[in-house]
Amino acid sequence: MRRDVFQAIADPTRRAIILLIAVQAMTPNAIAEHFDSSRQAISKHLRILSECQLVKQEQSGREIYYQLNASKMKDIDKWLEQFKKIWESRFNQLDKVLLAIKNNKK
Amino acid sequence: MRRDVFQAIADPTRRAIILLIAVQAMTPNAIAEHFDSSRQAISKHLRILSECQLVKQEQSGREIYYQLNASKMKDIDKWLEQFKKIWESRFNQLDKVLLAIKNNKK
DNA sequence: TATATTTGCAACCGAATAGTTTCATAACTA
DNA sequence: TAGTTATGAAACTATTCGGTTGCAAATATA
Repeated sequence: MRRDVFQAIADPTRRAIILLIAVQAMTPNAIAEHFDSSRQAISKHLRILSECQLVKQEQSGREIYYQLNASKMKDIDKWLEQFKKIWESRFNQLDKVLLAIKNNKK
Repeated sequence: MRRDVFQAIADPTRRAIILLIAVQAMTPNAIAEHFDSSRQAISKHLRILSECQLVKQEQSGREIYYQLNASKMKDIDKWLEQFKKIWESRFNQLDKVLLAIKNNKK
């Protein structure tokens, strides 16, 4: 059972849920009202999001409020950061080349 | 057949391929040497990455060099940007609350 | 206490996924 | 030209995924 952040955000419904609860913590029932699929389907999505720590739960009586775990979202950002570094270093190399050409022309 | 960037990066092998060719454009054979699975499996991954424009191809004789399409990677970054905005506005609201408390004390 | 509400979980189902093996095609090379 | 190499595509398979329905447990309410 693969269960990481990237697999979790692969599903469009789960991305919509994430966006929804990013604004405000919500109960499964309240979340399900925003979608066509059943409450149980949403519940399954919430379980997947919970398993990879993308959402946090807060119990209040029989209601459970789900809210986004912002710190886990940063994992995706960290992954993207790798590429930014690679591209920056590539640009730096390009800068050196351009500088070398410039100096040669002198 | 869902085929978007998020579905593409859900698979760990594909993420590894992306990282590999981010540094340097490579042929399918060269990429496959870095993995346990068959060349054909890698070829299928490359097709999926191509379909959502995450990679670009450059033919050179019978060899095809695959390289990362950096601009498409930004789609993921844009999605993350939404949340940064939400969190920032939340912090701003918190600032207002703190300011109100501060002013009340005066 | 009896009933309604909120939730999670298990069982099932059809579609998608990631892998394999096999084959066809195009381009090098001896 | 004959053989090798690089690649993609098709057919098949086991597993996973996203959805459903039905049920059980806990909490709220009449």
